[in-house]
Amino acid sequence: MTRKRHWLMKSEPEDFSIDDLERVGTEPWTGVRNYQARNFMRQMQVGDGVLFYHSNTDVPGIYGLAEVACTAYPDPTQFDRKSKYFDEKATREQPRWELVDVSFVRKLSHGIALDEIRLHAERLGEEFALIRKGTRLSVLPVTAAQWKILLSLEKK
DNA sequence: GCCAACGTTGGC
DNA sequence: GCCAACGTTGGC
Repeated sequence: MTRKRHWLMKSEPEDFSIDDLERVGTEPWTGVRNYQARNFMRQMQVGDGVLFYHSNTDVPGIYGLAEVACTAYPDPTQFDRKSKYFDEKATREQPRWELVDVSFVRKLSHGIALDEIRLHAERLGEEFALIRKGTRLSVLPVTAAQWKILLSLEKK
């Protein structure tokens, strides 16, 4: 059993929010079409912690906690012609895109806004992809130290 | 809705 | 292998 790791996963709340995850319980994280993000999902283990981040919204930030519910498997939407995530270069023999299922843990008592996260940039470290300039990764690793700092902001 | 930053594609 | 064109992300 490897040690539990931590991640941050972005979703547009109009598309799929923490409330939606609470309603359904567990959800396949479909639609990631970025190789770096896919590679991070391949590294995920059951029980890894996930910060649920709302992007492209009034106040972008972390709004809930989730956990990885299974290891990576091929994203079915890549094979579905009707899906906006269809990828004609993917085959069932050689899938391009993988995903994990994510389970609801809890909502934060109040969200941690991106603005507030930025205030702690120094402690979080320059390499933290969430606040690094120009980085748009939708799935990214969070260290144990960063996880602790971020969750401490919930209490403020 | 704008646009900066970045990734991908495809012509050469 | 270069790089222009294009598409996407995501904050503002």
